Amino acid sequence: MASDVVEHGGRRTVATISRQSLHGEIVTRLRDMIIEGDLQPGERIYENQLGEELGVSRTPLREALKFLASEGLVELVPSRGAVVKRFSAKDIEDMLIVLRSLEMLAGKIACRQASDEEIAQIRALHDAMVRHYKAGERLEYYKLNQQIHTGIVALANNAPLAEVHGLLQSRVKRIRFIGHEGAERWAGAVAEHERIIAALEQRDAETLAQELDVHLVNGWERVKSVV
Amino acid sequence: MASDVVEHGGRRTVATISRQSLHGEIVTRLRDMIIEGDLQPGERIYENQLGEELGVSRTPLREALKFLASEGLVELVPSRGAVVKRFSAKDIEDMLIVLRSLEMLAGKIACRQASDEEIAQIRALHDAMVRHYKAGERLEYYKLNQQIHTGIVALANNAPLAEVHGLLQSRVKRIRFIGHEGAERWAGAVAEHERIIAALEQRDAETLAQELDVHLVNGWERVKSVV
DNA sequence: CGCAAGTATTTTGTATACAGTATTAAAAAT
DNA sequence: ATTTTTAATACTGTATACAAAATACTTGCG
Repeated sequence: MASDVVEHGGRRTVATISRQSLHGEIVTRLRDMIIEGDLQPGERIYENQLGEELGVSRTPLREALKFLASEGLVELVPSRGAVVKRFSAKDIEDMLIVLRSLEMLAGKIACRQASDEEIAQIRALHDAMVRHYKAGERLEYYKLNQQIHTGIVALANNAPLAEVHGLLQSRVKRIRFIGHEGAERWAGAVAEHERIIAALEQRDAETLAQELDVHLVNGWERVKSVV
Repeated sequence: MASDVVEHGGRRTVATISRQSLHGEIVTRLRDMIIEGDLQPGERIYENQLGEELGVSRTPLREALKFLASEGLVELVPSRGAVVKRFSAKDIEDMLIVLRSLEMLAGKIACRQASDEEIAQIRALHDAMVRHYKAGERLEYYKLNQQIHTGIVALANNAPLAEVHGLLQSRVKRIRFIGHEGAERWAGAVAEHERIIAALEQRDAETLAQELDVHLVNGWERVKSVV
């Protein structure tokens, strides 16, 4: 991946291939920092400091913060700037309730209109996930887990649905990220996933919805201790 | 979206008169302009021009645009600025599918845990709406209609649910705004509302969900001609 | 008259500067 | 010693300035 070095505004910056604007890159960067715990909930964001850290001026950084505020990852307090949003246990539970509903909806639609090939792709993700599970590779397992859920939602071919799902998922990501490390309840989750995929393959909408239901209820149980 | 009550060092303080920051005001202003058709879908936004029109400099305007971009009302094209997002018929239909699902979820929860008083407030809104309907006051009717739907969602006492619902609702607002003017199918909508409120008062979750279901499916029928 | 190339102008993207507001520290008073 | 007042500092909010990219325009040529 070749990256050009360009002179801009007196500051040497490395431009990536993607022509994304600077504030766009900062958005994804900050999102990652929040999810990975680099920026902790409740922590106040000092624009000067963070900007210097990232090597950008305040203007694009502020724009990125506005974007993240709308996403709900950051809170904007008037005259006092941005604070990384802290979610209460109820918040998380409420988000999971909505996520559950959205995934059930997506699942039902998917049973109707997903192609066999698309379903096979989900199956492939699942099988890969199981392999990582057996190998004890937590991070890979976690990532594929997310991908499967996102993938099922994508099967519904409903952009706003996927978007809203992604929005909420990004908020609980951090919690799930911590949560999946502690508890040794993968086995149950994997079994649930197996049943979910099976229902999807048989295009059994009702069963799929129900399996997703229990999976996400259990998901809250698995995670509730860490919030 | 800033709340009046902010958490500060453990003490709960009530913020003084919402002296919203400038970009915050611009956000709401632009949102209104988009909904009211002042800024039309597909229209490119020239920062200088619009800024001058609003009497603000480009900096807070740009911040507002980033915020709206995250909301999905505006699209950010790299190196070419912001464009008012244009939604396809499928987009709108997809949004209504999600809105329907969300409202049904909210309705079910509301039947369980809303207080009698809260339900009475929804009833009051409904009665007021019917009065405006009979008086032929379309704008007032329209506004109360929205309030009722938002109100039912609020009964679920689930902030993320309300937020996500509001997000999608704001996107279809423009369409509904146009849609309700043309068609003379209020009568059906009002009758559906009546049944919705009745089911809510009886805390009959299943019936309520079903009534919301048909109401929103019909809503799409009422509106689909104008997209 | 049409078209292409090059130039001018507009517009966005980013940085910097300055003003206003909150926060902290220090000093004064009770 | 504790509280109040006041000054210093730091940070945010907004405006302006400048560079890069895109768009519009003009001119030269066929």
